[in-house]
Amino acid sequence: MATGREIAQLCGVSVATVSRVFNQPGTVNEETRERVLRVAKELDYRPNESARALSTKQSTMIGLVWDTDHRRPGWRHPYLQDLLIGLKSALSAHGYHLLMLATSGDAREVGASLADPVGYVNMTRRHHLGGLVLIDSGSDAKAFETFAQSGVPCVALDVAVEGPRATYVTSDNEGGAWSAVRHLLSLGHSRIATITGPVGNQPSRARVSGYRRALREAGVASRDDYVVSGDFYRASGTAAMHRLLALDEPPTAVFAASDEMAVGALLAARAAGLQVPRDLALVGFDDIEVASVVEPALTTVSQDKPGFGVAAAKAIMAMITGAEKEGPLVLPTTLVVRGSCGG
Amino acid sequence: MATGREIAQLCGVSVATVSRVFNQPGTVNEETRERVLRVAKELDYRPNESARALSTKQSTMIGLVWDTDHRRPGWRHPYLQDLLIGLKSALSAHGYHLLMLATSGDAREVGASLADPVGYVNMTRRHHLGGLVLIDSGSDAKAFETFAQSGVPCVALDVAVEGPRATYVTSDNEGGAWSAVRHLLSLGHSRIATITGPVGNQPSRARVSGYRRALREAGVASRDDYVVSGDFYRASGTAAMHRLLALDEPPTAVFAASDEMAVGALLAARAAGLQVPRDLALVGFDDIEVASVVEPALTTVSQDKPGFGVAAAKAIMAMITGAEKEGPLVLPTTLVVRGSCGG
DNA sequence: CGTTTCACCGTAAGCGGTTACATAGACCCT
DNA sequence: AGGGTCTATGTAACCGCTTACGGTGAAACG
Repeated sequence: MATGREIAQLCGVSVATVSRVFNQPGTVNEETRERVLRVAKELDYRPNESARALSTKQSTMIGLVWDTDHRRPGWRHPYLQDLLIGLKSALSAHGYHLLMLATSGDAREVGASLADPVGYVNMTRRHHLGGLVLIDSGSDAKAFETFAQSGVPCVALDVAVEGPRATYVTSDNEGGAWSAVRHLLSLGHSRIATITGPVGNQPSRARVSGYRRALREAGVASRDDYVVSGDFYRASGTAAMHRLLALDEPPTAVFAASDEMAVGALLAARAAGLQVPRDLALVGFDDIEVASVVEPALTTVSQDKPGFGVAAAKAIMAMITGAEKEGPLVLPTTLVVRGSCGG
Repeated sequence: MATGREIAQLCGVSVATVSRVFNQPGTVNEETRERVLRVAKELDYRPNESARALSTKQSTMIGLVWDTDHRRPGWRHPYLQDLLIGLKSALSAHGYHLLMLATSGDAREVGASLADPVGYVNMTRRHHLGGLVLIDSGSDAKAFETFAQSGVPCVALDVAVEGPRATYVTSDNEGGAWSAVRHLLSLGHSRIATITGPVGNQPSRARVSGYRRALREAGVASRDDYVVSGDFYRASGTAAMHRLLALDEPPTAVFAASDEMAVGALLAARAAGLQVPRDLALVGFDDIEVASVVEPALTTVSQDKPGFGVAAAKAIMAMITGAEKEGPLVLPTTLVVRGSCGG
């Protein structure tokens, strides 16, 4: 790798001029600029990122805090890959890279996790990261506050945090749930139950709200026994479904707050001798891949998966470059009608 | 963030001593060492990574080359998430982070992709990365050679590259396929077809070999019309199945080289009025999530998904720290018997 | 007791950039 | 002609850390 000094020597200028050519063009004479540029291209010059970061206190990396939760080893993000694709490509449009942070390795901070976000904030400073993208690990929402307060620009996914330099992006969970339940109502159902996500989870709560609002607007009374909680995992969907089927007046339709749980519910219904959608209508949420494979294919609420990453990248870049902070971003959802509701 | 100099002043020593405490303990007096350590802990000192990297020409990051192929936007890695989990946690055990490289953003290297790995190698040097992990993008296997020749320590996943500082990790694709076909043979099938992956793909070829060997060992003649090629995607599985069913003597069992294609084949068989496994036995490969959800659940060859990441991390770390290069790592596969083969 | 050895530590020179400040012409003005 | 601007560039300090080199004093040696 050629250094700035080499270029300077070959061009008969000082290193300062070389640096200026790249950082403050316009302040350097047209002719010498071209000369420097030409030599730089010949030598395939690339400024050393470590040196640049050290000097400017700004690297071209943003950190990804993705806690692969030890307490819940089976936890899989519903669409991590699409999210990463969106995030990566949007960031690279700005010349930024994504650094997947891991604190656990450093002996001095063993045990650091989302429960101790300080480690991540330290990493941010050590590497001069431009900011942090926080992926909801499903638990520790309170830990996110620490990030928000740290002064580090950060954008959380699916967790509502606010701070001077913190914002978040989430789907329109309330609206998505609403449209799902609307769909069920429009098909003539009135005994509509829901299987919720974890109680502490914000998207989960929003989905319950949407469920409730749709019912209320339709003049259908809410029944507490029709709201049974799960944890987004498939098994909890199965368990919840069993509980619902054991009711005196079982629901004729179920809105599950995740596709995984919907699949679980589907299996439970099938095991109970019910046929979907004839005996039970089912709607999920997420539009993960299995949704389209299962039989019958799942009607579900689809999120803009790559859009998540893109929005996060945009929000981060806005905080880094501009002084203006973006407000929370809420991505629209769309109802994907497949076979699991009949009609 | 406290700097080394501050610590030095508070301790009444020079910055060199502070540095030595962390990098060459043993060369510094017990008492002063403890003093430095204590002050460092009080100030929550963390060495600046940029400065350290600049000085040592070694960062604590390794790069991830994951080309989200533009030509095949729908391509999804069969188990990216598990792979990342394994990779990340194994790397962090060594204090390393994962940098997701993106060259496309840099205006000077627009169009850089796997077809032009030079951009990635440059990134490696600019950031003083310890090495590169290459995820098979499904195409450009030849581009991997460039990486291998670059002198940068790198480990490829599922692509056999060799070089002075390059190695790879892959599953025992041949053996996995062999065991899948063995399973079908043991159930009494003899008309066993296979739906292969892309012809240029190495795991795909290995799976075909395993298929052929199992047949040969059982004394069953190979039939060319029983080997139909797909591209790992679901649709190609459907298309391939249609072709197989149109044969004069259709197979009674099919080994698909990917679960996605197996699902596609399943749909095609179902559409043709066949019942699986009664009329057709089906085995897949990968053991992705849908495999267990589909009806009947798919018998498939399971890969050690997190093990992939762990092995890659181990290989990279071995190249960075030791002089010794690891040989190629071949991870064992296991046959997961579910419902799609009957028996 | 003079000299070597050794453990310990400070000095200073990098690493490769960025940038405040100084300088040197060129140009324009009165 | 002298003074003021403006442009283009060089000088040098600095970012924070690592490390080769040299120096110091005490212990060990002859």
